[in-house]
Amino acid sequence: MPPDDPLDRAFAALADPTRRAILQRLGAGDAGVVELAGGSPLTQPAITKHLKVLERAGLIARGRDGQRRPARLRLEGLLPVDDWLRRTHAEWSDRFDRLETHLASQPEATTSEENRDA
Amino acid sequence: MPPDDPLDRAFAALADPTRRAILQRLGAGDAGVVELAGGSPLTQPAITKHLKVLERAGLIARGRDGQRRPARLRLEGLLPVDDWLRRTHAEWSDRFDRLETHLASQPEATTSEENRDA
DNA sequence: AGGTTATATAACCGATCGGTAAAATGCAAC
DNA sequence: GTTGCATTTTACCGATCGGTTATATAACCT
Repeated sequence: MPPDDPLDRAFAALADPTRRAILQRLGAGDAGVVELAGGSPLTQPAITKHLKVLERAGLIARGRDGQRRPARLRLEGLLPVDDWLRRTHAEWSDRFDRLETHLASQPEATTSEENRDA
Repeated sequence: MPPDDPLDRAFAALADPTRRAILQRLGAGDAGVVELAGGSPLTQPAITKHLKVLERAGLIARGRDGQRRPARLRLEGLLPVDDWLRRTHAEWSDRFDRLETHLASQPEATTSEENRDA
């Protein structure tokens, strides 16, 4: 198994609506498993599992407050996603820019292996 | 199956490095399955599957060019992700602002086992 | 000690995932 | 037509996912 880098884990963690809901809720303040399970049809172990996924993705951290283990958001956890999105956005608009420029100036082939859909 | 909205599908699609590589490669121009499989250790059916996932996520569209079926990027496919990230970012910085204000008034010692790089 | 509460783990389940090999389809050219 | 190429579909596989119930820790409080 390849490393399974943070970007993989972050995207995978965010792909689940329950997990995104947990993050959103944590935005209103740290919360323990019971509190999180309260606003959800899921059972407490399910929430614990989701928290573990979010933790491994770096999106939350668990603390210790008495017998509770409140989860809190980790801002840095979104950085890999943020970065990837920025880079990709740049590349894509690059491509679209080039396409537009190309179409505006001259309707024929440019370098080596471009697409010719006009 | 519940709705499984576009955001779910987009995040899930992006969670796979092979799929992200395909997107990046498509940034350099449309490509068919054979071309995509060429730069990968995977077989063609595997690529076809990945393309289907990307297509259902709205991140690519398939065309028709002779007997090829080239895939091309779909810029709009990233919009849901973009939106979610923007919204979440806003909410989180909100929370961190409040946290800083709070910390300024009272020091705390709750955390025990996290790796927060200053 | 015992009891209550918060959380985690274990064992299990069906569904989905990522991959394969092999067969089927589609399309072009001879 | 048949041949040849690009692509998809069809089983099939093991692994992971998202959920459950039941049980085990762990921390608090009498």
